[in-house]
Amino acid sequence: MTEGPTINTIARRAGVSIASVSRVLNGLPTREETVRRVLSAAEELGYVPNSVARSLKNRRTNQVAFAMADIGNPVYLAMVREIQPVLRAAGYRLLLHSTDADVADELDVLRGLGERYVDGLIMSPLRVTDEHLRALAAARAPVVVIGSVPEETGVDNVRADSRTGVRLALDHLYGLGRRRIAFVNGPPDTVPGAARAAAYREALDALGLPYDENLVEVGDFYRAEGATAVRALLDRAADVDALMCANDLIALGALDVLRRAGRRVPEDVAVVGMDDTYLAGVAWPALTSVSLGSERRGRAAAELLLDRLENGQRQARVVTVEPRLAVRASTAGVRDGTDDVPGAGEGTEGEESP
Amino acid sequence: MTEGPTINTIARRAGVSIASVSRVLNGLPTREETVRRVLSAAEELGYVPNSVARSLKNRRTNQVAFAMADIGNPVYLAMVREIQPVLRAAGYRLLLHSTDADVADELDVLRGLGERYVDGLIMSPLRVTDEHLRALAAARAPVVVIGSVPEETGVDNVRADSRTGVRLALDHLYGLGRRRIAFVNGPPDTVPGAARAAAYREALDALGLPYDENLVEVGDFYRAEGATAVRALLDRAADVDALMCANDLIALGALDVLRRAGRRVPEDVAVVGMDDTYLAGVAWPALTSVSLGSERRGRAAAELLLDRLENGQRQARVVTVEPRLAVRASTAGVRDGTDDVPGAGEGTEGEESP
DNA sequence: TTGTAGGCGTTATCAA
DNA sequence: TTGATAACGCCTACAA
Repeated sequence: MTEGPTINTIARRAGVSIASVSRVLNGLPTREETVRRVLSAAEELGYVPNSVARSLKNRRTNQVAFAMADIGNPVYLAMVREIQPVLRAAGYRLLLHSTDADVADELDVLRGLGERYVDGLIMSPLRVTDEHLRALAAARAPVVVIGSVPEETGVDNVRADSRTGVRLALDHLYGLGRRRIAFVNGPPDTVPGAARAAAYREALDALGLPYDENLVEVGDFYRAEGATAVRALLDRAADVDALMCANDLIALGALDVLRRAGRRVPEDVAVVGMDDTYLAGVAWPALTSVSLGSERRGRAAAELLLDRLENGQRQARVVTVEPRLAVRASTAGVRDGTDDVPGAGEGTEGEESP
Repeated sequence: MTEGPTINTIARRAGVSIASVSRVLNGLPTREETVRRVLSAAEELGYVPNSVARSLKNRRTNQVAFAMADIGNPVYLAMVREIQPVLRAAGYRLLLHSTDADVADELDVLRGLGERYVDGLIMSPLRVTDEHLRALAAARAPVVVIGSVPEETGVDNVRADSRTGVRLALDHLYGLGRRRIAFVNGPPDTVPGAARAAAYREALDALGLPYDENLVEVGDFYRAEGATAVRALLDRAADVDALMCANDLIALGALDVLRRAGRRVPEDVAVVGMDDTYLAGVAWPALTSVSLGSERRGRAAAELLLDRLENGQRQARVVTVEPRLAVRASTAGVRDGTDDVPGAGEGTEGEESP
């Protein structure tokens, strides 16, 4: 019992060959009597098939990995929450890699695919280097990338549309009469950082607002860094009446600083976050935020990967998820703070329409 | 190349036997010349060892699973964040199971251990039934339970101390002059629910305060349910001056309701949460919360499991983590709301002292 | 319907 | 130092 029964143990006990055992266990046509004996032997022994042996034979592990920078980031968390049930329903286990956005780590994961410990990989790199592209091209298992990579890379790709997203936010702010709309970004050498910076300029253009570099500050995608950036911004441009933040964490930092500075939100300064994580509904005032569809992107990635795993080779696909604006108190003027609170209260985002 | 090189491919290419290849690859003493030939063949072929075959032979997968109710719950998230790096440093991959606190699912995970797809399991069940205990006793791989199980169960066990935790909170509130301290709990048939309910009574006793059942309300460990419970509580006992909430999510719901009801926090009603998740620093006013050491418990569990995996059989151990009270604006009267904000701003809790 | 035997990719033993 | 060879546990022709 210490060493666990195998089909051999069962075969001996039932007085049949291992082939018969395997057949019965896999539901292949077998004489009734044999079936009974095998099943009861298996039952008595508490037999459980060894998945490693099975994998070696099958050449599939029924495992999928998800690699992201940091599970502590609510955006990735939202993705995991969607990916997990989809995979699970299809009989796959989920393996987690937290890479701290370290390029070497990410490449290791990609190369590790050669070890065949998973059947496929979903990955969401913060930066995409040439090495990434090479490693992706050489990957030994199907990969789905969340975040934009060039079409030629030949991997399935799920994209956000920060361009439209920022546009939605700025239109909204403009509609509220705001004209001095600042932008607080994360590192511009990241994929989202670059995209959002460009999107901001474009949105200003579309609204006929001038680009004022005093209204732009770069920090990092975290609360403390967001706070620092906003502090600098307020010093430089005291007349800002709205802050477009490149993610929700930055926006939280902005709220901290504005509160200390005695600026009312949204009366004096409206604040918009991005990613629409569940932190938006915890902050006070609750944060208006651009949803880039983390949940939908996670689910789409899982579905793309599953499809590829079941149906093999086919053309690489690109899915782009529509952004949406979740308007809450930080821009709406309703100082209630509890609008749009997820029903479960646990960070669960509701289902979204297509 | 499609099918990936194996030691056989290398052996042919290098003109040696597979045994020599294996030896070289595992660093066993081999003639210099052979080493060179094998290594260069491996290099040219881009050889990566197949971990499944290796696992079959070794009887170890270098994988560990963590099973919890819901990765979306910040408490489990905090644990994952600590568990992952510990395992990773020891060369283990992390597999995630989200069971929705479903007993059948949890039992499945325990039985699934027989498939040998992981070397060990860390699990944090919300309820512990007799079936759990049986399944734990019969588990085919080492298990560490986060959450209390009876000593006799014979598994390594990492416990929180809600008793002391609640005591800390009530002492604090009492010290602030609060005498009508209500308690908002989650389901009392869960391990934490039961423990916290008992702890509340005990703490009142110790303070010489009467137990008033009008001051106790039961809901669930979520924000919306917490809100509902607090609403009922205010109706019944308008004179409460403090709320002890059984977790942070409930406390968030409490803040929502108090705000709507026009009660100032902490002036009119002080609020204490539990678990000290990073939501406590996002809420406004920032939430005083009892830390039950999710991070330390996660890390301890990972370390216990690793030790068992490396060193095999030994007596089952019980580790209890000391609670601590993180005082913030929801009780302290400093309406700044940004005290004790994690430096990284990303939910990272600082290192704690022993 | 059933059993024998070979193979999945590694590791490890035992002679040579 | 090296090479055959036998496992690890399962699946599956192929033969009986």
